[in-house]
Amino acid sequence: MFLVRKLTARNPTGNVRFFCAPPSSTPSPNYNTTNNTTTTNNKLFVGGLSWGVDEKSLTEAFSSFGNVTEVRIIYDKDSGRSRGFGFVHFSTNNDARSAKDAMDGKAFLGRPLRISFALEKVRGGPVVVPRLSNVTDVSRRNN
DNA sequence: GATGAGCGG
Repeated sequence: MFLVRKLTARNPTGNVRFFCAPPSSTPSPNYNTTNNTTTTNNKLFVGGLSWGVDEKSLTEAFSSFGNVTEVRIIYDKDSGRSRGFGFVHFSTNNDARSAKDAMDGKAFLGRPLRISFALEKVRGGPVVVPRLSNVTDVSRRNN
């Protein structure tokens, strides 16, 4: 006598089904999931500048696409010349995005512009220091 | 006197 035991454990559809993690969208409001670039800020990083570009020329170049609140070109602290990149602040991120979409890759004073949304780096910004003394405070709060 | 991807005066 043979006890043939069917060990084929499969669902009614006949296909072995693997349960993976559901594709959850990354809930990060500060980052765009399509390109992993920040779109919430209205600060633009403008790179690829020519060596002789100053702030007023950039202001006149970007004021046509929105309200430019601040333009800052990073100069070298020693030689005083331009380091080839700067930052353009707009009043709203819609203007910043339209200006980036209009001026990115465009040539300006002989060099093509490399525009992208600026990082959250602010001089003297909110540097989060991990205070480990809070851990002891939490443990001591339990009395 | 120069340089050419990047993220700040």
